[in-house]
Amino acid sequence: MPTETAERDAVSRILEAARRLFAEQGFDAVSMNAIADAAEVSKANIFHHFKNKDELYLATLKAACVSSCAQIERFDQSAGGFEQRLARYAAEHLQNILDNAQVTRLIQRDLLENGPQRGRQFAEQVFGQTFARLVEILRVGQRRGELRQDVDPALVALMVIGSNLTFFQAREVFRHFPDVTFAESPETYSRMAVDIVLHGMLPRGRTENERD
Amino acid sequence: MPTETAERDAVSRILEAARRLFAEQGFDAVSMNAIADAAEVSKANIFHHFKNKDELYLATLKAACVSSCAQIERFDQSAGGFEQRLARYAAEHLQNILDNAQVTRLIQRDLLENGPQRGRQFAEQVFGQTFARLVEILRVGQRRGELRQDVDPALVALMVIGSNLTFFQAREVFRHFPDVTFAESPETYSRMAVDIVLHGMLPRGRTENERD
DNA sequence: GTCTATACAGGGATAGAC
DNA sequence: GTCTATCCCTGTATAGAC
Repeated sequence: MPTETAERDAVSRILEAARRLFAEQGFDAVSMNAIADAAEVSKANIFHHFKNKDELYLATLKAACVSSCAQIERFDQSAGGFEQRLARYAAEHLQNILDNAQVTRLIQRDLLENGPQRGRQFAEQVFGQTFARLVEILRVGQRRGELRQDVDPALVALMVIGSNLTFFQAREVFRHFPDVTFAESPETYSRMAVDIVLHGMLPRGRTENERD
Repeated sequence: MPTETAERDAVSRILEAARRLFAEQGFDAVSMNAIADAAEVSKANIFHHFKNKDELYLATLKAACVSSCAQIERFDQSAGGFEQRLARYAAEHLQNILDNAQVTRLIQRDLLENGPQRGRQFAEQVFGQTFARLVEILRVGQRRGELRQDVDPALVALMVIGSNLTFFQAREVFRHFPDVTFAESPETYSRMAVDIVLHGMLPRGRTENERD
């Protein structure tokens, strides 16, 4: 009588279906009917486990975030010099974003739609720890003289993360720019972007020598 | 009998109301009723001018893009050295994004939802020229030896624009990070970010000297 | 061109049996 | 916990008068 395929409990099936559909289509475009069908559960059953559509959505976001952050957390302290460690972190981070494209999109979408309120929630409950840790790593490097004394570690952290988000987000656009050669190679992009953040785009030593 | 306020034609009132509402709430969340109310026009009238909701939405996007790009086009060639010019461009660009927050959000949202197809349209019809021009400026600077020979101008262009988009997009989140001090000051952010892209975060001359 | 009125579909949520 | 059946509302779109 019961179907052959792995059934698990209804709740996890619902959450998984909801995550996929919300990420693909956004909050409004996904109906409870669609989720029920995808999860192979009756609609009423969803309402039994989740008070309403919003509660299900929040639960979905929450679950998605912890899994995403867990992957980031694996990065802690690794071997190598400062430059190598940062480059490796950036590359891993970008890969993580691309691997979890659905979740990334879901979060971006939610942020775009719910602005201020969600911003605070995300900052406090989700990204806060990870960001603070990255800043702390940079601060330690700064104390050791491994980066300039007059840069803001928080800004550097944001630029590393932000450049990765930019790649993910704008890729579909700059993929069609004739000048852009790195659209198909996240590794190349990450390497070049970190190089800029590390060394800048000016000729080396230029700022200390004369101009011509 | 006619109202005192500037009436203009129904079409432009509809487009303006639609732009505002779509930007604020997204495609699905905005009903034709709401647009009709905001534009002070009957719902049926909207359907008279636009075949359906999608057509109205596309018309809205198109109108928003040309006005946005027109402002960017004002930047062409300005006085000053390479570093100053780039810094000024970045600051203006960020200001432009913040001034046209609604349009920016609308485009981001659309890109997020319609991915590949829109990406191509945007690349070819909207951002292509502007991006190509920025790259060309950088290339000229590179030929003059004003920036490193081994950096990709397209990547630099993307990092300048991308760091501004990151500010706009992630602001509501990092505003609540205790480490971040620049959330309320786009000018400060722009200045610091351009500084990193120009000079890098490593101690000056470090890469050419010994390590300790 | 613009309105009122209305048809029609789909979505969120509940009741109550099993 | 899970289902079937149903209620009510909102939203898109159209018909037809002015």
